[in-house]
Amino acid sequence: MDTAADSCAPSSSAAGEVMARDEAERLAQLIKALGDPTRIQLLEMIRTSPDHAACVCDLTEPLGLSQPTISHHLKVLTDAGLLARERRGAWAWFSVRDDRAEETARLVAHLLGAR
Amino acid sequence: MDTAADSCAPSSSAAGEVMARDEAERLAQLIKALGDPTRIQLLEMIRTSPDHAACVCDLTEPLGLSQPTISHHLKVLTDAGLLARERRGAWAWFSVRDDRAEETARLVAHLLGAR
DNA sequence: TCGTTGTATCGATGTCGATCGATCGATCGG
DNA sequence: CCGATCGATCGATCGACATCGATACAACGA
Repeated sequence: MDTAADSCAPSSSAAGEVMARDEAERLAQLIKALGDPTRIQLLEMIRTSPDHAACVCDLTEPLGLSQPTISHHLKVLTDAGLLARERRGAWAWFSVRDDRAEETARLVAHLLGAR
Repeated sequence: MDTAADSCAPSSSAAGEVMARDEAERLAQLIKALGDPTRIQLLEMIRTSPDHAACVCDLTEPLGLSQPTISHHLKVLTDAGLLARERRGAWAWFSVRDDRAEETARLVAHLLGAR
């Protein structure tokens, strides 16, 4: 009865420690913000802008998407902490938060075991 | 009629060049493979294993998920090029492809403007 | 050859998210 | 104040995906 006390690894469990689930979920949510082609294009456009900032109206037409969709993606990136939002009159200017961007790059590099 | 020849930016379009859509989609698909808490935990467990490799049976129980689910996530990471799969007898051993991992970290860092 | 064990695939299900049109709030020019 | 423009939010829709049980496939031992 119940022959298998150990299922497959008799000597040693070869797997390392499990990262805490909530930590993994927080990291996943951050990375998920980068895992959409439209958001990648938005980041690249904002980053390569002359003054490293852009308003929604500058971003809508080149991507061929509706204004609510662009606004949605910018909100996702802002909520993830990767973009800063500043109202200048009627316009909303978005720019990359360099500190958070660099921290995110570090987190991803560590996850991948890269130095 | 139709007063606005220019919509919002009269002098200069402040946005930078648009990244090609297919390039953005390829990059998004790669990043999406990292944007799931279970896959993050799997990567971390494989990376921190004694011999930097693990088989499915070692990974199923610690995460509390079914074997088909773990197998599915490992396939996603393998299809993304981040894991290598090697059959050793009845077991399938997975390990991180360091070259692809480092390349991915570089791509993300560039996307975020980090050095 | 047969049973056992590890792994992959299939089909179904429920949830999440990308997208849009419509609408609302806010700001500026007159 | 009034009209116009920019941007955010709402509600709906549709496809993508994480998860599971069942099952098929593969490799080993007796």
